[in-house]
Amino acid sequence: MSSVTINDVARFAGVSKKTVSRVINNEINVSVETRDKVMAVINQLGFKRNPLGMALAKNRSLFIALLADNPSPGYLQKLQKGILQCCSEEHMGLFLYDCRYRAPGLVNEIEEFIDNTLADGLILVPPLSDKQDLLDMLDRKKVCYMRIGPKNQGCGDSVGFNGVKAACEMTNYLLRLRHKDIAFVLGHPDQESSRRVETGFRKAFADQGLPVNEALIVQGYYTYQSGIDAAATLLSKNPRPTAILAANDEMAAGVLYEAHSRGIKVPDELSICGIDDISLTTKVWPNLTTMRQPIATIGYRAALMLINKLKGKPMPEALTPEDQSNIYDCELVVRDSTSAPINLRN
Amino acid sequence: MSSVTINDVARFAGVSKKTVSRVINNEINVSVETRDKVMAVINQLGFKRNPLGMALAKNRSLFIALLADNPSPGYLQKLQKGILQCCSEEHMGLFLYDCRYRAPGLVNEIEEFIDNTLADGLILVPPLSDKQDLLDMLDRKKVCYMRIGPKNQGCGDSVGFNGVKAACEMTNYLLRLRHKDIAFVLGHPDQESSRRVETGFRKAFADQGLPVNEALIVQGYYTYQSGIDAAATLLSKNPRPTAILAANDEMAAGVLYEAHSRGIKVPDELSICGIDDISLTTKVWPNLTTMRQPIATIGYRAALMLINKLKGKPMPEALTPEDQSNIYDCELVVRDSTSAPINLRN
DNA sequence: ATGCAAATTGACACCGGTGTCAATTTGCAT
DNA sequence: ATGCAAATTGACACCGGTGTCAATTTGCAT
Repeated sequence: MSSVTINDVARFAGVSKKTVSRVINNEINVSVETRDKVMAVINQLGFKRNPLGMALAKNRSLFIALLADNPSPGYLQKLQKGILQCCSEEHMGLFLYDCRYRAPGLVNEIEEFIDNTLADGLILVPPLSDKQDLLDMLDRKKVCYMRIGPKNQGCGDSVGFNGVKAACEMTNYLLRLRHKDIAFVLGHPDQESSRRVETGFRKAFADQGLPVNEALIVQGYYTYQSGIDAAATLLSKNPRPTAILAANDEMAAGVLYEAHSRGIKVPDELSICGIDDISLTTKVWPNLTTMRQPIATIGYRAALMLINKLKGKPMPEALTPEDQSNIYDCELVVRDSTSAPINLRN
Repeated sequence: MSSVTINDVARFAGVSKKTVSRVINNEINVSVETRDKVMAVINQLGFKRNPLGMALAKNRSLFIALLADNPSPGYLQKLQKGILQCCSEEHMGLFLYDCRYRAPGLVNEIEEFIDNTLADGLILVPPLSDKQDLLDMLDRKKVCYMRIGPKNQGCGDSVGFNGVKAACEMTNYLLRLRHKDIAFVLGHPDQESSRRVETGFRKAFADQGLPVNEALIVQGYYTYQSGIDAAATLLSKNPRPTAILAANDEMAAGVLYEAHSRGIKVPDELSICGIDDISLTTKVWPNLTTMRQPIATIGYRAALMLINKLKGKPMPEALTPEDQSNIYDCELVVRDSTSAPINLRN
């Protein structure tokens, strides 16, 4: 590499390396003349701090990692995009680690990963966000983490979306279209978001004083295949639901596929919608109606909070209520997979 | 962290730290008794080598990074999966860096990324694989890289698939189904794979002594939207092609969407197929026929070659011709989007 | 000019490893 | 037993930074 070190700068500037260290760390107690002189040499020589040297001396790498095992690749892709955007702006590298939530030795595996990379900040994606033995290990190792969508959202160490509100609004939209037999495909039982979304679904009915048809609530696991399976169950029923709301888009796409397979016309005979707004929603035909979650923003926010925490910098003042609470709202995006039931159209 | 260092091991074992260093690096010239004694202490104390200390001393981090800007998210996802699998087995971390191929300051950006992370190995995904100014910068910085699908594949610093053969086989399949008006959607002109695939398409016709209808070859850019645009052009023609082969699945999905929009029945009125076998192919309806590229295997292979190169380890002996040449063959996967032209069915 | 506290600076050790080279030990031929 | 080359081991410096603490300089009141 033949790169410029702090010693080179010190020699050229005629000061000690410690003084250079003070300048590059923006410490107080450096005279203006010294600072200017050192800065000039730094620019002239093109000096850049070696992150490894710093990491070793401070015993903090400032590296962060994304730990992911999520059943929706489109969700992960958007989240990753937001995180990377932030890392790029903050001049941080992002390690990636793929894991299988159900793997027996997962916590040990992750501990080994941390030892190998010395990452001292982690972003946890559901269902890892609520894995207690993992969190215990991280606390023990004093590894910072920021969680996406955990149990108690908005406690300062997590970022999420308002699932209750999102599902409630989506259900209201279907009710306004005059659907009555509305089915719901649950998310993974280990993910808290699934519970929030279910709550929102039920709330919409309760708000209207309508009963929920429990037979139309089926278990899903946030995966595409589980959407297909859930749809197979629901679409065999008699009478068939006229609308199916899935707890995420990945499952909604599965529902759509199953409807196609059975020759059921969407949206004429069946309305389908999901939550998230992943890219898949506009790649299937017809395009899926969904509640848009600001996934990239959430990823960006999580990364920013984590990085600031590691660097010991305070977060900039929140400009919006969402940035204040770190719980983001969704937005209804109506596409082509939903309409009024065909027999009720004007 | 309060972790165990090489000094602790040295003290407990009653040897110098240099001797411990020799043991953990498996150097020769350590007596069996000393090695056993040190190993015992290492296991007893749970010592793990600190990668930062090593990186600083050796001036090599052994960190690797994936640089990606690919128009097909499904492709990238599978590639990433293979790379991560290898990194996990080799106990390496993987940095991720998202870039925009067309960004003006890209090379500087990437140089800064490398300075920030000290990655000393990179995996380059098309279209970065053939970006000469990038390669020059990496050579100058002495950063190793492994390229996916570059211009001259199989030169030991790259891994790819046999695009000529893949496209030729797929075209032969369509010809065997007795399609005559077969359209082709080209890939991005900056990606070498696009040229290889076009060559294969033409070769299939030439092998049968058939002429290629140049009007049915349209430019695409490997993106979903470019598939839609290409299909819009092709499906406006009179007579319409009865089959469309896209240079990747992402575009094939776009073609399918456009066919749906126009009420064209697939595969009855139009056969559609792609290349890659990304997960999207089984999420659209009907499922897309494709040439399966062993994407994850290619990613795994690229990572393994890069890591071995960095560690100075020789590659294990190649067991298959594909591992020998680092050019992998595709496999035809017939699904529901292709059939004989409806007027020629038995 | 003098004294003194505050501001500035640098010497030195350290973070956890590896490289160089000299010192010590071993093993074998004589 | 002795000599000598080869094998083994350790002292020391170094990779590129930061922390501690003492030394020096500065600025101000007297």
